[in-house]
Amino acid sequence: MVTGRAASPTAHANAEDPTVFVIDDDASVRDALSNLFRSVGLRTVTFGSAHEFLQHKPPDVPSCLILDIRLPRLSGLDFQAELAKADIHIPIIFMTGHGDIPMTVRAMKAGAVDFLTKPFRDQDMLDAVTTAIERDRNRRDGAKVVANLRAAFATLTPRERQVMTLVTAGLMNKQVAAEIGVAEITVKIHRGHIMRKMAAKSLPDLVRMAQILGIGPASGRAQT
Amino acid sequence: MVTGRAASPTAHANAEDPTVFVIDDDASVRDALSNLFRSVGLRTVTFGSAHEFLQHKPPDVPSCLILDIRLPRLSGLDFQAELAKADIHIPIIFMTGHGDIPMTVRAMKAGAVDFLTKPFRDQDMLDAVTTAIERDRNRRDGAKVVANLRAAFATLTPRERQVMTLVTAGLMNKQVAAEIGVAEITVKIHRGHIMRKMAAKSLPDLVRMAQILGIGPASGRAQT
DNA sequence: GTTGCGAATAAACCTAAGTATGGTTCTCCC
DNA sequence: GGGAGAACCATACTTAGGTTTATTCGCAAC
Repeated sequence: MVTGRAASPTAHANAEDPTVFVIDDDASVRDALSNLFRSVGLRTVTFGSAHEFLQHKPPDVPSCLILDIRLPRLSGLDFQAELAKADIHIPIIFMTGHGDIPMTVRAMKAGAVDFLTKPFRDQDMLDAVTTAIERDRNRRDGAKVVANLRAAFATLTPRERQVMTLVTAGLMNKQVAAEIGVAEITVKIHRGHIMRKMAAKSLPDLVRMAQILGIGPASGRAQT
Repeated sequence: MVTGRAASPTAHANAEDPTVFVIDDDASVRDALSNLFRSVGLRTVTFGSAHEFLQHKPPDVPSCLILDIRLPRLSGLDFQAELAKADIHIPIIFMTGHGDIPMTVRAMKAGAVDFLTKPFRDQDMLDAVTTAIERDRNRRDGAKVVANLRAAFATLTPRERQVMTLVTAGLMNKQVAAEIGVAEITVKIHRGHIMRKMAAKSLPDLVRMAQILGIGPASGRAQT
């Protein structure tokens, strides 16, 4: 079920609005949350089970997931672990009627945004959702930058990748040339190709790209 | 009270061994934890109150803090908040006999490593301590790098700082010169001074330092 | 009031980087 | 077997980067 802006006659469901996903087997809980989120203009999609959620193709917008710890077949915690394993990093807000502290710790350690005990105040839920959406927005922005860089990096030839690594590590052209056993002029040509393909405006720019791509000395400490 | 390696006749209390701090008003708890940690060779210092802990000058080694949620005067959570406010970032492991979920959530959101309910298994505590010490070690390593860079950066004159910012942003010497209204040769001189003072081996090296120092375009995105 | 330092500059000089233009040798693929 | 692209190299030229030596100015500390 979809509510929120998409349900209003004036708004489009364009992939711009943040979306809240709710999984709960209790229809009255789903409706109550839908109403709550709709009241603040948030697009909302509800599911009766984790399985249904997985069927659904997630839209490419900032979103979060609201999950009861006690789900029909799978526990909320196990579902959280499964999503992580499947490399799905949607921020999760847990709800529970009778949770305990170890559950809470496990959920929070695994990155949950919040863990609300029923009954909770509407405002607490809205605050958690705001935080979660914001977190997802940041994560998406970062992931997009990385994806674009990876795509550009993928267009480099093996030799160009090698040269980029050495150049961004701080070696001079002649050192790079000696390292890989070619003439300095060849390195210069590779370098030109690299700058064009990576769309780097300057060497510092390329260095920052390499940082983000995790190229070079292990984790990227300074003091090269 | 100090136990662990320092208490053994063969070891020095040199600032090398990780240290566990315990704050609990119950002496039997303190002793039990001391024994536990000593059994695995961890240096341990115990306190009866948060106040006592603050009196104590923390050694410069990876460490963590074990805290009962219910402290004599101050709640463990409030103490955690105070430490954060005082810019003390020691990882905290909470213990509690009768905590609740909101407390747990608050503690974990504030960065606690773990939140153990009494009675807990020794192994759970040891695992948490291992994680906490490791986390502190990483934090310290990172902080040290930043501190060194900041110290070097502080030796730069205002002009040099300005030039470093523009150069690491990717501007050519002539552009920097135009930007700040000096001759290109002057920029080159400043640049040389910068490289020496910062102990940068190459421009990419300097760029990475600037990244760590948070110099330049806001938070340091690529695509300059 | 002179000594020291930051800042700016100039001339001379050298090295590094970058860009053609032109050419060779592979290999892979159609 | 011919085209595409990768890798390589050379010559020639231009621009950018960097050091050394020396000079000037202002300001603050001694």
